[in-house]
Amino acid sequence: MFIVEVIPLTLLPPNVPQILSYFCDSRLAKGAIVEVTLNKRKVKAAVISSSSLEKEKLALKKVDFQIKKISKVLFEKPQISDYQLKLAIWIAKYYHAPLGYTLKTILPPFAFKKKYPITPQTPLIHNFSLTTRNVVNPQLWVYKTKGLITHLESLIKKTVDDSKQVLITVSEKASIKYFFENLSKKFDVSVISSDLPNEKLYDAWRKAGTGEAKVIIGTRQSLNMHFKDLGLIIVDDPSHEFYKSDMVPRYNAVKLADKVAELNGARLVLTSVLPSVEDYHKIKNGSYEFKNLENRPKFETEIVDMSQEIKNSNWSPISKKLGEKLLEYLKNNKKILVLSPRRGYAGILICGNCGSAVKCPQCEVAMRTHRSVEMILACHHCGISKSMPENCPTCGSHSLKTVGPAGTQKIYEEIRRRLIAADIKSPVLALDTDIVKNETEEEEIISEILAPHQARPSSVNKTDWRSAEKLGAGSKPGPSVLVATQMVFSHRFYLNFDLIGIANADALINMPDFRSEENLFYHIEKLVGFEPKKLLIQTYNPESIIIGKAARNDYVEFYDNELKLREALNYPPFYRLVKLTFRHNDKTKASYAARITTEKLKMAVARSRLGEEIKVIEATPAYIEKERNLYAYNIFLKVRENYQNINELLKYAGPGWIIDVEPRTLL
DNA sequence: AGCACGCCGACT
DNA sequence: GTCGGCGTGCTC
Repeated sequence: MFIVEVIPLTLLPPNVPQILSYFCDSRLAKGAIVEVTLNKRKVKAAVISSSSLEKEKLALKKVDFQIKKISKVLFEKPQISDYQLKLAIWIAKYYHAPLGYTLKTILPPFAFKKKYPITPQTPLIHNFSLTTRNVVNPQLWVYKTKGLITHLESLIKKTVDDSKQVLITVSEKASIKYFFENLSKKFDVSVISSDLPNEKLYDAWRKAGTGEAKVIIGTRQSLNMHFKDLGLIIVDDPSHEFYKSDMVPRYNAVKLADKVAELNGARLVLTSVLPSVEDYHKIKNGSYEFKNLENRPKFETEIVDMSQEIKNSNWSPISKKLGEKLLEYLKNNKKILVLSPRRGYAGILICGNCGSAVKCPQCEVAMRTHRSVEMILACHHCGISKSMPENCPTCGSHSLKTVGPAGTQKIYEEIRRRLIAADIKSPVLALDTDIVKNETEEEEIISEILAPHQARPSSVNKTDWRSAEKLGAGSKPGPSVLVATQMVFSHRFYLNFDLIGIANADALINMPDFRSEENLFYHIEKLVGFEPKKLLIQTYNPESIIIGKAARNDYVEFYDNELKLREALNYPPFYRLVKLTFRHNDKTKASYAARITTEKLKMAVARSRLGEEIKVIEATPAYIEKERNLYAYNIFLKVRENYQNINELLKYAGPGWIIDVEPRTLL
């Protein structure tokens, strides 16, 4: 008889051990897969070690649980590599996620299917060493236009010539196509994306393992493959929010890429439109090497004071200036983008009598007006909608009126109205989650923008939009106006706009989050990628220094200041944030749990004299206090950058607490 | 997270 | 009588 230690591939709460012992008739190899009974349910589990009963006899006497026998050996041959195990352990530890569930998550969807055997060609015991650090520091390359590929080609070629593999990690599926189309001419490229059928995915994994695949392009899941000899990882757009997983394990793929590079002894190159404040700090302290690939193209920037517009009785979301420029550019056959950060029609509904806003019945937010067949109210947090109320739900008065910035729908209508008045027939298109319900619809809109034809109002072009750009030189896309939310950035490699208007820059920076201002810089530099001739920024705060600096890409002084602030307030990159969230439909229960846990954490910190390393920030209601009838409370920990051991402390957050290490926002 | 157990309310 | 509500508790 033997004792095997296994990791059940299922979600176990963090307070129970993630490695369990079972009896087994034979010695099993590390990486073998078994079926075990876990509290009366049958689950798959990965073997990590076996030892003879004799050896463990003493230890077994002390345990207070009944060891069961494994119910089945599913795979005697290892199906999980040492390397995958190490990755899972790292992710689980760093992001305080349950190990078994983390391991399950990083395994490909075809794992353990008889149809897709792990063949001997796939190296299971990887020849890597934990002591191999990158020979060179990670590099951060800044690019401004669509010429990124040319800059990457020689780097990729050098790596491939050296018989090493290259992994290009992109933030979203839409970008894969661009990198594939441009690199597959020169290199043998294979693609990994979540919509690949198992058969293709299996083949791609296999080829990465054997080294047949030289250049691999994929979304963040491609970081979980094992490689024969990985020489280079390129991560495009590392500031993109999609890199941070919103599911357990809540890992950041850029951080994971750094780890994968380290384990494989590969170089890491990040390519971005702008370094983040945290990356800038790494550049300054020498841990990142910085390379500016191209200068920012020259274009005109203008800041438009929207409060002045109101003084001049222009209540429209389109300023006089933007209105004029729209018509002028269209007449000259140009393309226009109006970036509108908000969905919906015209803001929220406020009672003129009692001043209260019409709120969502299950969230603590004001509902926003939307135009479907008729005007309705919709909640942007839970998605429910209802008809416009006749009178105020609070005081019953009839004086409800809409206030607040216009959304995409209103701006869209307004622009259409203006074009009709000016007898311009160019198409006006909208791109947001209200319009686009699936990928096909999104592609149809993009194809319309790329179409070389003159006005074809509302007729939908069914051709694949890639064909539009293959129409060849001379057939330039016709004039059009696109009103879009941040969704338009998904197509940044394919679209160009001559004129860009930001409908309301304030909406981008008025979030109470420590990263919202740097996000304005980031968004503006992403707009630069559309290669505009003119950028119009509408704002109610024309004096804002941030908007001025962001418009000029004058980030050095802002970043230096920001870093001083972050250091003084114990924010990243000096302290790591850990967000602990508790939700409950009973507000008093939620706030009670929050208070108790804050106290426990504070006491634990004091007891172990970690006051300098870990700051516990009092529990407060989340920015959205109630969402889907659940009240949310947040506790933040600020952990000194080089202090690693937080898992002991986090045990004081009992069941029900959601833990997010290095959250994207404070909200 | 599952999945069982357990102890009370309204059904054929 | 028993079906089913979800509170509580455990996982080698």
